[in-house]
Amino acid sequence: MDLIEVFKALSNPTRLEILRGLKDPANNFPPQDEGDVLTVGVCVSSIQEGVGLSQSTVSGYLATLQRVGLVEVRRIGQWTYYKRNEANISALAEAIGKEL
Amino acid sequence: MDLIEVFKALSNPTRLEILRGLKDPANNFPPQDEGDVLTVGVCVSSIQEGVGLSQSTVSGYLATLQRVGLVEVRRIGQWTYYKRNEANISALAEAIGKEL
DNA sequence: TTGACATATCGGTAAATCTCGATATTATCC
DNA sequence: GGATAATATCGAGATTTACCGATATGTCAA
Repeated sequence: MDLIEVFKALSNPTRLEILRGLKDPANNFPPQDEGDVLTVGVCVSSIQEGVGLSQSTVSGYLATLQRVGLVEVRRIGQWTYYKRNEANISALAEAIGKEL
Repeated sequence: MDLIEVFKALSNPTRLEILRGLKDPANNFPPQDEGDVLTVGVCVSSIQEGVGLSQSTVSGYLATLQRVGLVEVRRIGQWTYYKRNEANISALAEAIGKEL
């Protein structure tokens, strides 16, 4: 895990807000029609509505979070669901505690 | 502690290198004439020599690290010594483990 | 007080990031 | 196949960051 790239990803307020929001997706994002928000994740349009930026910006932010391993993606039909990658996030917290 | 500002500070390779280097200053920076590197810290010119960037850049980076609380400063005579603020760094690691 | 040294600050240029609207892609439904 | 919906990608303009050299500030010593 590239610490520098992770820190870059986390140093944007909206990306940090998204990652934190995904901790309790049902309460932090508008409900979506299909798919359980906890097991499958939250779709891009729900996240977009939650943070209030343009669709392209939010899509890009999610791609960034996924590239560095903080979230995982699952495409179902026309929807793309994002949820936290808890394993990697725990590993990161531990790495920061040790390597920093 | 402003997480966003801390992440910004940490997302520069040189600043991260400095912070990590200060974990074992005697081995990571050239020796300096006065002041014990462990208790009092490392002076700017030693750090500059260690990382190989210009004096103004390194001075600015150290100011950034101090502004967000990752290092502490002590001026003695004409020298400014920097060392890690271990209390804040531990607090940060814990905050990341919980709040992230 | 003058000179030498350590550090800080300032002004500038190049590169990266933020964010948007427009457009491309992919999947669904009739 | 064509319309529609969800998402991704592609420029582009504005802002921020990365550095540098030059200069200012503070400290010591002769």
